Amino acid sequence: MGEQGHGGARRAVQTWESLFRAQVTIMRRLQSDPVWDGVTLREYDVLFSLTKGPDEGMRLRDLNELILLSQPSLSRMVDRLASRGLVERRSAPDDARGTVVRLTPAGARVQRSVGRAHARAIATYVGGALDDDELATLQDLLERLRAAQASIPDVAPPAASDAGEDAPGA
Amino acid sequence: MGEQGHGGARRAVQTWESLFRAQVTIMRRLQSDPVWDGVTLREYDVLFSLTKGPDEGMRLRDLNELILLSQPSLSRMVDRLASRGLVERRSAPDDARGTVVRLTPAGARVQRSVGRAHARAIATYVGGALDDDELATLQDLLERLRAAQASIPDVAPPAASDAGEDAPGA
DNA sequence: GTAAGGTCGATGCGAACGCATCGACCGCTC
DNA sequence: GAGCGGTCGATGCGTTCGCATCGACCTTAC
Repeated sequence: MGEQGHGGARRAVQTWESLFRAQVTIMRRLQSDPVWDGVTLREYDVLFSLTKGPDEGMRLRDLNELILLSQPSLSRMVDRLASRGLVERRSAPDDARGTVVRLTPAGARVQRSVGRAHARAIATYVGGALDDDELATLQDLLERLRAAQASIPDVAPPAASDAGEDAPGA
Repeated sequence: MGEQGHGGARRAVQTWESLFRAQVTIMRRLQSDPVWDGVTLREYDVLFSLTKGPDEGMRLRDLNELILLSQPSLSRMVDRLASRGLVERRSAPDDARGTVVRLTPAGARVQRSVGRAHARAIATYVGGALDDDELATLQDLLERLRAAQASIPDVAPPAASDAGEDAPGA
């Protein structure tokens, strides 16, 4: 009753459930790691994301897309990180509204330190579960799953006018 | 320098990062779905988990393992759900300490309603990204990743004596 | 230029979170 | 069966979250 797109709906839901549960299970183990003394997992996520960006820093807006946190929450978290000396805020050179966040040397040091221990835990929990080929396959599929999101429109049309329910759009 | 277990550490870390990012990206889209009027995604997770258990209900302790939430937070969330009439708390028949939580008919109805819309969104975002074979492969790998956690010991030994860094253990 | 609409990030506020702790209860030992 | 360590779930408390909103600024149209 109603397969759509490529995959059947049922299989897609089951796969998402597996993805979600796997994430929960491993995340829970990672959180119990004593590494998080002094830095929350979400805070680490911010520090880590900053290392992936250019050295000049990142706009708050761009950083926010990488992190599962509302804009106000991220704003305040950056506040806290800045007051601890782990990041630096500056106003964007080309946009007076914008704020650029950058890791301080201390922040980079903390990120590396925590990241090392974090990586060790991941290697154990993820690397200990699947062999190298399987990891490569898994990573590839996840990467494509994520990349495909850019070309999939929202299920809920932003401005659904009462008429025209059947416009195929693009 | 230092491959361990099956997979290389590097690949494991990259795979986890992909898993995490994919989860963030899709979760963010799911959260923007208007379905969540009246029920939080975390609340839905509780309701959904209850449908997966026996009809008599589940112990709070067991429920807590399925959900990424601290024990006190789950306790209070169940309070709120109960005060809204979506779940029922009763004391466990064989353990006077324990509490059994069960869906009420109203709670089951809400779960089904939200679940339907939720499933539609997932079918779009996940089913629209990969074909059926790929989904099956992905699900299998994730399932095994999760299942393997039961037999992988914690990285941080509970009582790490200074000596004995190289005990291979099980 | 100036007005209108959109974007960026900060802030007030109530709700929800996690940590630490507690009382109640189970299971075990002696 | 009394005592003792461990488990279960509730509660006090400070912190952080998301929602709604705001001021500042950019952009486009006229």
